[in-house]
Amino acid sequence: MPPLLSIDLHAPLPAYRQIVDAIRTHLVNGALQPGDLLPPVRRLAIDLGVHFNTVADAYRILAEEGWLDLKRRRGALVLARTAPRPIDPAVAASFARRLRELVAEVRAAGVTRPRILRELRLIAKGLES
Amino acid sequence: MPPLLSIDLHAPLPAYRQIVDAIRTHLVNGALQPGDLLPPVRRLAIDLGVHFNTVADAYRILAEEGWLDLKRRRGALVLARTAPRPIDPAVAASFARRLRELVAEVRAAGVTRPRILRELRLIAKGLES
DNA sequence: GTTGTTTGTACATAGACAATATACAAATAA
DNA sequence: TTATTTGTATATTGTCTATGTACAAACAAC
Repeated sequence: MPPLLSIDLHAPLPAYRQIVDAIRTHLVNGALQPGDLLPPVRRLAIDLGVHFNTVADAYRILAEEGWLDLKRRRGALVLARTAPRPIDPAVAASFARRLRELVAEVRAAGVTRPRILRELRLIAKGLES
Repeated sequence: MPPLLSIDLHAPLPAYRQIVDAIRTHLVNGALQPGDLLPPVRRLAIDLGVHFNTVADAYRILAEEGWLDLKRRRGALVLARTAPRPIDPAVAASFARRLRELVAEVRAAGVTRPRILRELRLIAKGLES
């Protein structure tokens, strides 16, 4: 069974942000469902090789986004988040640019066009459902 | 006429990296062609509202990637970059994940599925040519 | 009830990173 | 020869990241 997430301590993106991004993806995709409990910060921290406060920071950001309810002793509970937030205009406006920049970066790094197209279509297919 | 690039000084991504990403996108897309000259670091720095050394850092990264030739007095010249670099396996391997995380982030921020699909297809179309 | 254990929280600190200030070096034109 | 325009080098300052450590709350065991 694959681990919930893994991070790269040498990546340019800071660890706490990698944790947020990975967990948020699971939440959006439904791999993490309302009612689920995330691992305690100390446990996940050991698995990832970081300090538990780094995981706690990530959990807090996700809680502020409305995904989690944090409580001592019980842990991090995944919420229903019935009414998704109103559109964040900054994120919406920058999406196209960020997507172009990501594709440009991997093209510049030598990833072939067919491979990029394959991933783009895979994502699109998953969104259509 | 739109400016060559603009950055957001309050974004989580550091300024020098935003500059690199924006210019690299123009280079990959062909909006910047071999033989073109980029603005002097002091000029672009004023336009963006940063220190000229921040722009100089960005130019140096792009030069190391093989896109630019930097020379005093003449400025930053766009190169042909005939033989693209060998595939960077780390970038290639993480592309799918980063794409999923970007889409998850904007979905979480309220961007609608049709809009995301539109952008994905737009990019894909541009790649097919 | 008291105590111990398991959780998240708060805050201070060390280190890494980003942005700037300032001085310098090279190339070219006047 | 001198002035100007460019990129370069290095030290410094400030911000961000990750950690160390102590604390607080909730619950179970007894």
